[in-house]
Amino acid sequence: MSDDAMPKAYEPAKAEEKWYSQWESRGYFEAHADSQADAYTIVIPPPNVTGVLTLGHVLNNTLQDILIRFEKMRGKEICWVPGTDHAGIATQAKVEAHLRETENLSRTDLGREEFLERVWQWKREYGGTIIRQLRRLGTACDWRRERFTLDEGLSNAVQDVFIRLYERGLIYKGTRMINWCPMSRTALSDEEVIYQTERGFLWYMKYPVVGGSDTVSVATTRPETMLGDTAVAINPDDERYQHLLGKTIMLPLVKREIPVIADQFVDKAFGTGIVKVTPGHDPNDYEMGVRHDLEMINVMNDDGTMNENAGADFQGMDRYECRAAVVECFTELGLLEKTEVYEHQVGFSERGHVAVEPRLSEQWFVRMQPLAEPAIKAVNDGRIKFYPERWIKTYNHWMENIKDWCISRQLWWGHRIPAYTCDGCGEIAVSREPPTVCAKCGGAGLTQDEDVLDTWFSSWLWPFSVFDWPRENADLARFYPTQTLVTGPDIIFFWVARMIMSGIEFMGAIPFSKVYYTSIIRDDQGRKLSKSLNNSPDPLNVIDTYGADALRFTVIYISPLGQDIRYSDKKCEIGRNFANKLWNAARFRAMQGPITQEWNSLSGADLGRLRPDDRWILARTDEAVRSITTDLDAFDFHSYSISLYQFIWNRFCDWYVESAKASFYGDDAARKQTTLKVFDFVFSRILRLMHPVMPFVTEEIYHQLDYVTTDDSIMLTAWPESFLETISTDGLFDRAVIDMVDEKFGLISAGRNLRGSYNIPGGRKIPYYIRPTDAGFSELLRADMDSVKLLLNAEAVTVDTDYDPQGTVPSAVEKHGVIYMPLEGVINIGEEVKRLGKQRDELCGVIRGIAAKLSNKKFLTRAPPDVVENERTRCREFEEKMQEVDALLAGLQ
RNA sequence: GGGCGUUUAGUUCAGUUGGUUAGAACGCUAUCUUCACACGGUAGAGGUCACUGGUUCGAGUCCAGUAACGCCCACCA
Repeated sequence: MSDDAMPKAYEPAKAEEKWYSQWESRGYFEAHADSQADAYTIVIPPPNVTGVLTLGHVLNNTLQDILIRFEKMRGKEICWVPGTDHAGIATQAKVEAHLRETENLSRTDLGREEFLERVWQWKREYGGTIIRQLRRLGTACDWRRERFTLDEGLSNAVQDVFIRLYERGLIYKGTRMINWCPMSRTALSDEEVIYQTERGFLWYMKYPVVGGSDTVSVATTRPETMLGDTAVAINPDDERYQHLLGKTIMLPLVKREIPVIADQFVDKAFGTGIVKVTPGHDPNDYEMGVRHDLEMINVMNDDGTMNENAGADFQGMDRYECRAAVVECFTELGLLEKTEVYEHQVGFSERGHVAVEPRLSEQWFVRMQPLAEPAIKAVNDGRIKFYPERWIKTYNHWMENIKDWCISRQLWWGHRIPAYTCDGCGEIAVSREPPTVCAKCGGAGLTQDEDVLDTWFSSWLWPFSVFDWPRENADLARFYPTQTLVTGPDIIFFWVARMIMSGIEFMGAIPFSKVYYTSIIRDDQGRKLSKSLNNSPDPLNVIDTYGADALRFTVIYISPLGQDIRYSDKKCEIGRNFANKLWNAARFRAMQGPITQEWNSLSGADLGRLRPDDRWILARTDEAVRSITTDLDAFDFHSYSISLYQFIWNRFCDWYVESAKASFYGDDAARKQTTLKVFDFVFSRILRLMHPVMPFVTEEIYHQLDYVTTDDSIMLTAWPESFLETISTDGLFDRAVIDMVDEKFGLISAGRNLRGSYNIPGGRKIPYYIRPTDAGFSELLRADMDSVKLLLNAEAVTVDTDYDPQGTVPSAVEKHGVIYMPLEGVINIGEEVKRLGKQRDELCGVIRGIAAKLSNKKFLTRAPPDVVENERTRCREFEEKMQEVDALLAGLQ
């Protein structure tokens, strides 16, 4: 391939488009149940069907893609199932808003069927967005398997599960105090309520006691609910108020006579110690109402306005408007005792963004406790592992205090509840097909429940519903249970915990064995990403600007383990620059000619020609292979990316590539061939290690360098394995030699530092002398002499164990030797004293520290012998170095 | 009111079971367009590891407490 086939800078756009379509069209993402390989399955956390790709998705899906590609290269039959969620409330709200804006219509104007048709239309039009965007990111999803939670198959699963649970007595219908969203006009589960601290008021209102002129004072944050009060309560042990027991109160404004009751719930110390009781609008009051058989009055409509029970003066008002009106009335009547500023927690609807209203209504519930017990066990006995582990506590806390799950929603967009009520006798029948006659009374009229199910009631079946459960089939048998789940810790309750419960309940097996919880992405000031702050970057723009690989690498690289991520677009330069660095290493390789025969193996003849630098890079590559594999197995993605970055940039490019130039530019053809072979052997492995996180650029380079034929793909190559032991057993890669090469590089850096200290331009070729202090090092230097010369940009490098500079010469001391820069007329005694003096100070400090240890009898007796021995060795080495420095200092005149 | 997390260089973060001179990236300084790469090279400056006490021969690392910031859960009106 010619030089001009590879531009100077990597251009992501073309490569991304080309390779993604090839991967997909060649079926590399497809999972086949009849394959012999072990299955590795991930089901995508289905994004909202109307959603667009966010950075959160980028992180989440990059992590999954890394695992999928890694496991594919390890020979697994990968199966990554993509799909979307119908997101009941969110989607319905979006379409309703759209209808209002464009046609000034409400959903009731259209009617159920017509409205649903509009939502499906909306879904067809906008629903594909996030799926298209995921492809730009490079995700290796099996798109043939794409699922939607309202698909026929998944709907069957939902229906089936509802019926099974109903028949087992785990689903029931009941009137309870639930969270009501007045915006969406539906019930919510406890998890869909978000508590926020609000600065409100505590109003002290006086209620007249019947039969006299006394009043009692009650404190409330919600005066409007007083219209529904049906009692006033005190603590039974409160001596201050015993005289009130048996009396009644005349409720102002509504003129209702209500009793005074005694209940343990009342806190004597809070407020006045007397509580107004509104069983229809407060969960605690409801409990009290049940205990004392109080009347429950609902004073509000489903949209948060006051109804006829609130009285003519207030009916039709919004709840907040009414609050102000009630306060005003009390003020006018002289019944408002005082107002205090009060900070408290108010529950808001997750989707509706308005305060939820506790509301008494008839809903469907799932009895969760029986389902929770085996699920708690599965996590706590380690069959399901959490990464990071600490989320187990959160999981346990919720599971051990689990409440029944309110699953009915007063929406239209979702799975209709398969329950039918007899018009005649009211008997409820739950069945897949509408019953023709009532089983109890034989009546013919049955009406289906109007409600739909909570979105999560389909999501919790996702790991098996995507494989067409309950229909038995090969895919289900092969790909369930899945292996890994990658998701955010914010949906542990909504989704993770419930999937574990449903998997055990319906499949008899846990749905996944490992759960990796991703970090939360914030902006670079640590704020949450949000539309209103306008700090939410568009990943597609980032991909256009920097490339998909750059974005993928960057989010992984900047993700601290289990902590929040601080992101800014500019940080994608890290990934872009890294891809470019890799690209240019490849470009450099391409310039040296085509790949050699059998580039992917090293034979005996090659081994005989290896120079120390070759052995060094091979040993370091082997290390990288092992540590990177360990990182990925442990889900330590941050360490994975750091290892890649440092290995490729600081070891391979900075040292090996530069060293190899001596061979490439030299005239020893056999040696050049060996260097090329080592280069290809190492570089091809680097590319494979990197492929999971940067799939496009690695594929492009793999082809540019002909590491695969044009029909093949890096995706189909094997994950690198440790190779050192299989190619050599004769001490060629002994630790001591490899470490000594690092020290050689240290000496070269010291030599370059000398050049800098004397402002010798990097381009000027100058002589260096090296006086090694041991024979092994001397030999090592000579073996790679031409590369040492190149790396120092030296005119000549003379290795001489007896070197004695005539007069004073700039010099530096390293572990195995001293490097000199004998330049005519270039010596600055002050500069030398300063530099060597600084080194001397550092050595002094270290030696002092070691000496202190070694003179400590307790250290000698109590520390392990190998630690003591190690300290002795270090002490000797530093003292030798010190002597060299001292000798040089003494020579300075 | 409970629980969890964080605190290491100007900034963002590494630092595995306690044991080399606490690392990296970005930023900064100097220098270099030498034929892979200025999305680059080379060299350099920069840290009493939040605080207090304890365990230990030895603590950034373990324990206890304090402070600041952040998150989650919880029915005191």
